[in-house]
Amino acid sequence: MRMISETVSNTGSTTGTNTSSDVALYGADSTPRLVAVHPIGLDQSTPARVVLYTRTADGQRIETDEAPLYPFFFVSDIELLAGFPQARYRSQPLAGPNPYRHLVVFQSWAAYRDALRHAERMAAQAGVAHPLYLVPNPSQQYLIQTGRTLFKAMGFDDLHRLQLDIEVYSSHGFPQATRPEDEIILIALSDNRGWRHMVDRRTLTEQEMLLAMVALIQERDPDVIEGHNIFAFDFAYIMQRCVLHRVPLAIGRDGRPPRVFPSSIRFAERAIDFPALEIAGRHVVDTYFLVMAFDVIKRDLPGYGLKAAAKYFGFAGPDRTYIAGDDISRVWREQPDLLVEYAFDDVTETERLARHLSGSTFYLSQMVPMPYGQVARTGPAAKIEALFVREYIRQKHALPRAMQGTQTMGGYTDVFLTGIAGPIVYADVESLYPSIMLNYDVRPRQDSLRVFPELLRRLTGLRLEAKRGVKSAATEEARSELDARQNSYKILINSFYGNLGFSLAAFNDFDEADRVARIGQQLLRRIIAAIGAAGGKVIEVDTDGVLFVPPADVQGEAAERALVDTLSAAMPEGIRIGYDGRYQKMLSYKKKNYALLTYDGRLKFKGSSLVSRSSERFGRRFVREAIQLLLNEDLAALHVLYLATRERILAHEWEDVDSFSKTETLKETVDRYVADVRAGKRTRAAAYELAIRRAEETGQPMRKGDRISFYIAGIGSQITSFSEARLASQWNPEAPDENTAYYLKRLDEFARKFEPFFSDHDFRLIFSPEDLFGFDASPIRIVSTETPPAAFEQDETVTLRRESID
DNA sequence: AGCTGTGGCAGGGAGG
DNA sequence: CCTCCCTGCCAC
Repeated sequence: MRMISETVSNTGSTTGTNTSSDVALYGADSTPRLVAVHPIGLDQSTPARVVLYTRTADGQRIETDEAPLYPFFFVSDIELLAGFPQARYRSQPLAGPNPYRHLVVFQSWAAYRDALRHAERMAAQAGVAHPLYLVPNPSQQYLIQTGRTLFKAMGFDDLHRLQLDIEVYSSHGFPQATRPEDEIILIALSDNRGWRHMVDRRTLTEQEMLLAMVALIQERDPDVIEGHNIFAFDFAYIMQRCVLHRVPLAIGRDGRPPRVFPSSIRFAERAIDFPALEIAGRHVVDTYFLVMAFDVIKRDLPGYGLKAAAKYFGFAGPDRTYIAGDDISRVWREQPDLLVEYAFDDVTETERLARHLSGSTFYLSQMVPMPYGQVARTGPAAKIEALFVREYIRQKHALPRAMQGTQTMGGYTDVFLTGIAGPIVYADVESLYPSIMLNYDVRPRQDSLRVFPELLRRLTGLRLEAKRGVKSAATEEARSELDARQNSYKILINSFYGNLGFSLAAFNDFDEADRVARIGQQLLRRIIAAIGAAGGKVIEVDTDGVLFVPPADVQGEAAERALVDTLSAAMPEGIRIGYDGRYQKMLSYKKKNYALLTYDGRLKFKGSSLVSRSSERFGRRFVREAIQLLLNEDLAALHVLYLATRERILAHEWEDVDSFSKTETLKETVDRYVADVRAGKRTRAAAYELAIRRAEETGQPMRKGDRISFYIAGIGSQITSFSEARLASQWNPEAPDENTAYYLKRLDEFARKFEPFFSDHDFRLIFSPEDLFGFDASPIRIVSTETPPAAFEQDETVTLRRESID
């Protein structure tokens, strides 16, 4: 116990090393080249310790060392530990008005767990809600209390990364780990040092394969294990087969098997459940998540599978072997060498994807007190909170409790003209919400230490520094490292606003989140007014950006830029407007839905009503071509396009089933869907009904986040789609059974998007199969509808200065 | 235990 | 028919 009292009382800190004053870069040089920490003694009464794994500068040796760890939690009332043996813990009162006023520190994990249960029991008896604040991950506890982070003084290439991919033979349908006759046939391994190896079922039993894989991983001793969908598939499958064959999956640096626990991750509106897994001394990175995270920003990936992503990034070699998933078992029987090539290609592409996409995660790990693997699989809120908690512990300050409530305000969106307009300039406020937060003294009410503005300011400074470095970088490697760095700062900076409005964040403040959004709205209104005053015409605005037609005397890019600079100069201190693009023409349809024609003749689409990935491909194509023709004012061709599309539907003239099938994502588990339908909380939906049917027929279970493709069969347009939906894979071009009446109706629904651009009479002429008197486009005019912005009260933003809350 | 937000459009089912 | 409500997808 002496060690604990020393730590808590004598050194004046919970740790000896945590003395940095930089809230972002923290502990910069205390532990260079630390690649992993691993807690030991988790289920024992012995003093808790961590094993530290460091990599020497020559990149070869792993030196391990042990360090003490003092498990801790925060408690709102120390009386909740009354009756718990005082010899088993030390507590320290914390400063400030926040509710979690005591830091309780233990020597062993057993004491920590016993105390946790004790306090929860006491709280339940006393009716105290949320009595504890916990940091759930032991490695994270260590990093927080020591102020250390991983990878300090390391570059991404210093990591030793191993890629893993398994191929599975299936007797029928989707491979199932519980079916003894299904088995692993190949385990492809590679690393970022040019090594690769195939563990092959032709020379080994499945049990021997698993043993060989374990031995190879231990021999190569990587810091990171990477794979595409490695959590949900490869490791999940491997673990089940290890149980079956009684092979210990001893791949930890301590020789022990991984720890598995259910987790989930969110990418924009999509949430995915997966079995997370921690391996002692190593990190697991799923490139599937990296790809999805990338797509949240870019939104133009054709799919999230390894092959689609590798193609998208240009990583697929010219002689890459492709084998369809349901063809693997056949290829294995007939051409096993081909499958070997395929599996090697898989790990090669996985390595490239990881190299390309995990840079910013790597550099985030240098700042955030979290193991690399956790940084890669958790959302931004958890990272922000870890930074705050680290600083509050360092300053021995009480922690706040998440406030209940919700944010109510968001961005301002409006459209002032529907129809065709041009030329178009796009201007946006640079980093709108971060700028507002910095310049209007935004801070969560409970952040008495003012970590929020300090951290935000520091990260912004670091980002600008890195961005400047990108421009002046001498080599491509240096440039790419600095770019990954500035991106990691950007990720954190952009999460600060979301964190204010997040109901589960300890440092949330809904009023402040609303204030940020409200100031953003007013700044945008001010920009709209300024453009109007300068003689420009605003077409559409969304949150932080404005699409407008510049005044007639502003011609050419230089003049447009000068105009935007003038607008920017008139904005309040710290708010800058940037010039972000110019376009020949724009088709404005609805809020958040428009098309832009670039000066090199390409079309850019925005909004789900024009480009939704769930729409049938023939419809998307029809809309795309129709907009192109509309912008060219070629209305005769528009009519011809409508007629031709109609004819193809009538003649079942499809390239393939993907032309008219819909693809939807299962947002919920099938079980949840069934329960909700039974409870009357939702109605039946085609995608889930098919998922149920497919699971029954093939034994292939559908997971939350899976996508399913289907088309509509049956007769007539008056059908319920969930009962007439068929799996796309079941469509037979020799006997096409898709519902022609339904798809003609769908075509007319796509055509109806163009209703606002014509008079009723003209619209019916163009989008109708009847040509009784021949079609003549010449009298038809394209209609634009204007609803100019209302007058705006100037100087409103001034009143939004924060009132003192201290 | 692990989990960022609001605004907006379209489509489908259910029930009047 | 129409409206209401829910879900999915998307912009930012």
